[in-house]
Amino acid sequence: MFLSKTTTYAIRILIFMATDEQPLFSAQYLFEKLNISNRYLRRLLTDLTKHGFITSLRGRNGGFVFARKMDSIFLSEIIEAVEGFNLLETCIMGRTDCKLSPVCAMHGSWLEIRDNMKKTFSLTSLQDIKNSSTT
Amino acid sequence: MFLSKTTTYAIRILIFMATDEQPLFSAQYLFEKLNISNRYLRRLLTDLTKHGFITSLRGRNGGFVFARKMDSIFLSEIIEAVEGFNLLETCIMGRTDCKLSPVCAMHGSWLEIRDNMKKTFSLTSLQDIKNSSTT
DNA sequence: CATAAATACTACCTTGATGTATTATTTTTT
DNA sequence: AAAAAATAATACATCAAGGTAGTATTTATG
Repeated sequence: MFLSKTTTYAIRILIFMATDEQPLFSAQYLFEKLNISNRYLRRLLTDLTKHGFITSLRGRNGGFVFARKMDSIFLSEIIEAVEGFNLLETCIMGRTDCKLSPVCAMHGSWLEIRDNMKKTFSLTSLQDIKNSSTT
Repeated sequence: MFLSKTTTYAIRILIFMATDEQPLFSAQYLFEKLNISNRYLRRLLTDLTKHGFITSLRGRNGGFVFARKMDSIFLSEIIEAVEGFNLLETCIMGRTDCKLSPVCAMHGSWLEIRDNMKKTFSLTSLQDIKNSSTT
């Protein structure tokens, strides 16, 4: 898989929140809608809160809302926040130094692919996804 | 990481064998040249043998040689053999059914990237890599 | 034929990602 | 003030990928 399970969860949560019109999302509600294990989902929600994508409201009637405008949250940012390192900068062969040939002979062809991917992820915001899904 | 460690090992082994001119490669020799743990490397060599990329010669003075011409071995084949499933066909979100919006709202942009990647991997053979590295 | 040097097989160990359980904290409602 | 309903924090459990160890098998060489 190209993205870790956790990263795909994070993206799915935020995309769902972006497209489902609700003033507030409780963890319970998100659990019922998305197919992510309850406890793990809650932990991820806390993570996303710490990363500043959403804000948590504690206490009775609490839940989660977007902390920023959806058109300012790009897929690349979500991916990098959750993966914990700059995934889109890495060599496909997992090397930190890509100078060596033939060890990293894939480097040339990979660079093109990676830049293409990076461009797409950096230009696609949650708002864009919302727009294209409602159309 | 976009490819598993094991897959990058497999690719590195075969690229090394393609570029280093030797009539026969012993596991010991490959271990000294590549930076892959000894035992795991040997297991991978057996795997690559079973997948038909290389042939093993047992007994004293044994080792490994290519089982097929290098211009018939494409990166896509190596990746799919080692990953054990058709990685390049999968959805970036790890879903088997990508019909649902907004759950898989990334599908559109991903398709383009994936096809691009698939094309590159399907068109690049070990021979190509050898040619480009000696030039 | 015995030994050395190579690969093959099988089982176990380690580690990180994912998932679960328990308890603590916060806030609203009565 | 007490209870209810929400998130937060911490620790533990599970599983698969990656790595290690020991033994078996094969073949060349003296």
